[in-house]
Amino acid sequence: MSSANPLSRVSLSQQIRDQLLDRIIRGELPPGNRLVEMKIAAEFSTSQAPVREALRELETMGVIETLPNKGARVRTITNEELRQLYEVRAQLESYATQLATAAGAPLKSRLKEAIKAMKRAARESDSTAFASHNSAFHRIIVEASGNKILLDMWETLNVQTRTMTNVARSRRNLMELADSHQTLIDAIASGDPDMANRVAKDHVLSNRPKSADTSIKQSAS
Amino acid sequence: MSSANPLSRVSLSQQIRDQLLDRIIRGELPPGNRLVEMKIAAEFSTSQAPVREALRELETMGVIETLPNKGARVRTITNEELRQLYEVRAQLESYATQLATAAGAPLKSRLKEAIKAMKRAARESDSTAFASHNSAFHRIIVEASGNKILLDMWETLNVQTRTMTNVARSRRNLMELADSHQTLIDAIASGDPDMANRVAKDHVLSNRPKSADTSIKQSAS
DNA sequence: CAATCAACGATTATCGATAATAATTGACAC
DNA sequence: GTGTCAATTATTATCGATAATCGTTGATTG
Repeated sequence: MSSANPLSRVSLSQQIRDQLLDRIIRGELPPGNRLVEMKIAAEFSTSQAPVREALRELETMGVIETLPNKGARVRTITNEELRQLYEVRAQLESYATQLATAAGAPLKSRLKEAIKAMKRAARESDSTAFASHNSAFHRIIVEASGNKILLDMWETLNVQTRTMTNVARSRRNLMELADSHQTLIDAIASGDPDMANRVAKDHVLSNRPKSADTSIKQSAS
Repeated sequence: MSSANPLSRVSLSQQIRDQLLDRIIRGELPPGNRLVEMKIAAEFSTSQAPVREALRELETMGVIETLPNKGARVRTITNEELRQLYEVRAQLESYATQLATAAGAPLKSRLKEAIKAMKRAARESDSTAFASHNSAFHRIIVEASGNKILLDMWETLNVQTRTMTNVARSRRNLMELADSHQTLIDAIASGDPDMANRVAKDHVLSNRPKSADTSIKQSAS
């Protein structure tokens, strides 16, 4: 590792944060799981301090929760919170999709590639890979909006969504879900911002987990 | 401080984080300002570790930025980023305002109180107090949406907005700005979600700082 | 005077130790 | 068997020290 390369200057705390985050997203550390500082430190052969720093970041991201003197757990998101999360996500993604109608031609082919990857994962009944490609599909759209703040916020919601939706799905279910993304591509390609906005909102809200679907909403969506 | 009271169990790092955040918001630590760990530790009569933890949280919040081995600065938000921020904020607040049309009667009087506080600050040419009451006004609406995720995200944007808008304004300017909030109350009281949505979006976008107003937008707002 | 380099001081990142708090375990009484 | 209490262990939160990195300053050279 050359010290002239900025990429090599990744602090231990960042590495620990990223690895814990990855495990949480992949379901290896499910909600409720205890995160014990000294054990994590031993695993990473480091002292406690960088671990504490990593946990502070993860907590600020909303991925874990801690109580004073009682340590950290992977955060469990209630059904109500998940419902709220999907509603906000629908607002952000519909706006992003609306803006993405103005993006250039490469967007469409990139989205098609992402659907292919989703279908590949579906054929292999690989829910984790599917979730990853599904996220990538949506991320491409949000990136195409050109709004970095939007992307940052979307990423935050995405992480929180994925910790709670590590559920194995049938191959058929995954294939249908992959197919449902084609309507988003068509909407963006139509160049009609308002229509794209509505299609994206419908897509997000209709694809939320059942557990986030149980509350009765009072206002029109 | 009784140890039986959970409120007393506030870690040093949290206290440091909160105080630094408050100073940043009030403009006492303006964008670009250096945050030196050992100096902050000396000021708070503590060791370096809680300071580092506090800074990790502030960075994850997007309020400060650090480079490896080079320390922390209050983050400077570019004009382009501020523009993007206001656009996202417009989306979130318009949705919140739409949802708030279903809230009960106490909302309206609370909002009126917030306008009064704004006007009081305007008469005293107290820009900092004005900004605080302005934020409170909008926070009341977002809280009334009943969506906690929305509130968390809005708070994030609010903090970032306030670090970049610590500009003294004339008394007349502040009074006009305070007055402009009445249309939001009227819109919410109308009970019409769509109209409230539009009015809120217009309000946010028309009240952004000039520096966030210079880019030409391609898509229709 | 400008450029270069070495020395020094400032600061960051992590270490290992310590104090405080919480959880667990075992002994004892009823 | 249940409840209580004390001792022990586990864990968190912070301390002070140390190593590594960076920025500044002063000396030297052309």
